[in-house]
Amino acid sequence: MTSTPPLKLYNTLTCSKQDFLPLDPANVRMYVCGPTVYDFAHIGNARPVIVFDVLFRLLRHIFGAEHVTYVRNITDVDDKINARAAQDFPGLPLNDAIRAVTETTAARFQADAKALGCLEPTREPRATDNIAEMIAIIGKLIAGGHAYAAAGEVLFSVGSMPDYGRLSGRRLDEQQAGARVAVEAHKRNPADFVLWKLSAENEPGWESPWGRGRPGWHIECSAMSHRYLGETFDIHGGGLDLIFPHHENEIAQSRCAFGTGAMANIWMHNGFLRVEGEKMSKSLGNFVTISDLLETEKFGGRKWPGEVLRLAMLKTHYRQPIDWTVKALEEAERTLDKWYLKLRQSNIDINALPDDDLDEEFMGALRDDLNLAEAIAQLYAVFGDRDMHQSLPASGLASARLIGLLQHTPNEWEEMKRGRLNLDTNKIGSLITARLAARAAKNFTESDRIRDELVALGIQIQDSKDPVTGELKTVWEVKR
RNA sequence: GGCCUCGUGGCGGAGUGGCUACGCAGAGGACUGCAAAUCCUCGUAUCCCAGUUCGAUUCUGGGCGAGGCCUCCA
Repeated sequence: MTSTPPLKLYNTLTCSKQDFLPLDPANVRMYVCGPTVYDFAHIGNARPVIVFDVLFRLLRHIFGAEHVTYVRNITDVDDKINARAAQDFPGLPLNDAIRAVTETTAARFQADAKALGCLEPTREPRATDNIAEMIAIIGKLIAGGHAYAAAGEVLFSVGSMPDYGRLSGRRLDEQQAGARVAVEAHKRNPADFVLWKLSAENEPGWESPWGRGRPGWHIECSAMSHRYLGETFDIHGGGLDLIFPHHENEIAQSRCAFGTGAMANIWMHNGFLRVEGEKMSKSLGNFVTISDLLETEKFGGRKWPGEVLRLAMLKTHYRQPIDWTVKALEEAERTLDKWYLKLRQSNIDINALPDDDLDEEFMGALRDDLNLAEAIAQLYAVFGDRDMHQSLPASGLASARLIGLLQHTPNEWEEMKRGRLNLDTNKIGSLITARLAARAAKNFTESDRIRDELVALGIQIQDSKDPVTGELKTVWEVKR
């Protein structure tokens, strides 16, 4: 604790890296926009989940696990959910159908996040459990002259906030010139956005002072962050695309409702993801969900361990665009194979690792706005060092585990790979025995034939010779 | 049209006002019956044009190129 360099984070609000100084070191508070649960999360959705999980882990390390509160919401009220519910469960009453959609997709999302090695957030509130909070904030906004009811909606009045648009670097007058915002007669300003809208009979709704209706998208996050983190908190994160309008509008709502100068001090945004060089979209047919990757053979003709997905995601700086390719996943898996092999040779008990002894250069890179590319390069150095054959430094291993890698034992890792292929270990054993016999008899034609057969089964063998007795030995592993 | 990123070796991807990481792929070697794995060694890059500077890949300006946002899409 003597003179640790500060954590630096890039702040979208100031367009610069700045030292992170929490409002209250005893309770560091972070909010990240979670998924709208109308469909299974795609691999692009996984990026903020993983990136902010790393930040969560880092903050816990720096400030103490019990001093960090991480809130990631689940948006379970949304018109897309309604449409999905009606489409997928036409026989059910709408409320039941909606619940069926949101329960399934939310559970799937949580399972995905776990498979990707992410810790559970401190809180994972649902929008539908926080309607009262939203109504209270809307009431404050109306009372303060920041919102008005018109034509069955309650709208936020952007003109009531002098520096609206600061986060996204937009000015209201330019917005209007852009002409892409629909001008609607009931809006005072074309950029005014919905806080509450009335629901028809066949739409989900909650009673409110303005009639039975449902919240606009942005108000949910203002409500949930306020309830769990307060009027002003430390870090707000999400994808790049949320800067405008979502985060801009959250800021407007929260600051105007509570009369504060800031909703969050630092705004962080992760970059987008492309798939094999192209934008991911359903029309291009390259839309890939997290569960597709984990449990089907849709991407690259095979399943992928969550840890491979995690490493592949972390090898690119979080603010850079990332190209999601089969090649990158294969490379990530090879790297993990090597590290697990090293770990197996080291005889370190991963359950007895100190969590305060970490590689200094690794930590330096992490503290520099989560420079994971450089941090991971440090891990290559740690795991690749020849002299470390027998003594992998515990600090290197603990470093990898800090960012959620190497969460398994080497045996578990190998088992996962074997399980993926449904291998018949007895058959493999007898083939290897037969091959050893052929080699002993110098029948190399036969031994090579057996090796080809094993390769066809996805097995890679490695021959060795006992240095003392000269005895031939063969070990095998799942082919990389 | 407005705003914002970014252009580094064959590929991915960092940092830096002077000597440019790391990984993959590639080359040579050791080992092997031959392989594989492992180990040793090695090569190759900073979009273009100006400017600032003793010196720029790094700073400034312009150009070209790529991507994103401006549509409740992470």
